[in-house]
Amino acid sequence: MPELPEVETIRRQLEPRIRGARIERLEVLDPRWTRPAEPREVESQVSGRTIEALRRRGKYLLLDLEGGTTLIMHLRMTGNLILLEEGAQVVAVDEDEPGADDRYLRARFDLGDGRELRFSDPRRFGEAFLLPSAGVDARFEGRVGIEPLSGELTVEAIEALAAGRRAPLKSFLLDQAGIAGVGNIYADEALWRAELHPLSPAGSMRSEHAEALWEGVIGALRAGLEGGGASIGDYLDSRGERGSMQDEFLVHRREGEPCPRCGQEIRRIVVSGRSTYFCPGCQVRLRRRPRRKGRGRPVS
DNA sequence: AGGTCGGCCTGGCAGC
DNA sequence: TGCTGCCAGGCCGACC
Repeated sequence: MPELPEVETIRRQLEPRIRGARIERLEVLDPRWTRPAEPREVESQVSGRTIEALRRRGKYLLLDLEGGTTLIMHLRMTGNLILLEEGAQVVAVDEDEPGADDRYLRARFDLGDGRELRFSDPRRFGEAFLLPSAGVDARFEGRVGIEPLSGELTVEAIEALAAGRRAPLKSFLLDQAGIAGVGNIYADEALWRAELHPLSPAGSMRSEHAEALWEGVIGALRAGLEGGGASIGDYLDSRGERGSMQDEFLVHRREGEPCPRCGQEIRRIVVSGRSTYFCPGCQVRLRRRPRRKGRGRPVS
């Protein structure tokens, strides 16, 4: 499941290799990929243009093209973006790996120099759409929030986002409009690192909790990046290789195993429809913060 | 208004 | 063995 570390890994690998390349032709093989736009429409706007940059915003990849157009792509659950070098097969990948499998090919960018950039996606949730580059910020406004690794995410920013919110911390972290790029895996990891219970209301955090969460989010994402992303299911980097982060998870998908910190058994619950792994021993459940009126009630 | 939930998809796997 | 049915979850829109 590509989240920020996986998408950023792909971006970092691809950017230096495709910047300046000319897309001879884009071929869209699955009309779902561009829906509701017609594939032809997108093909004609992309074909013949030079790639100026590959950026990332949250879990979106932004392919900036000459002439002020940006092709925005999202891998969703199972998408892969793989660069095939001249005349090459996907190296180091089994034939049945999704990235190497033509069955799942949704779009191909012919770079004209023998190389090909491929978007494949078994589950077809992935998408792409075009925007004038100047309109990208407006499109993301209110939907894609603070970039966690940009320096804009501070303890104060977390406190401001969480203030008054009764939603569980897990839902709070999954909300892309708040902090961008955190998905199910890294939300669990961040909460474990912060020693916070996923069901604690976001607004119940005090400063020390917000600080712990800040460290947890950044620590979990950095660890993911260092591992080259996590390969659960279909994730492959731009070379068609699997990341190693899945072996580094501290709680995610470790139900029944001992907590690496306190030894208690890791449990799985469902929070807003998503599998959530946590340690009941050391992840503290915060109570709803009493509203300050006069002296307030003593907390037991 | 803010939170929750179903739909979109398909592969993989548990269970019969 | 082969089938059924459930699970995975990012994001959006419908709903409460």
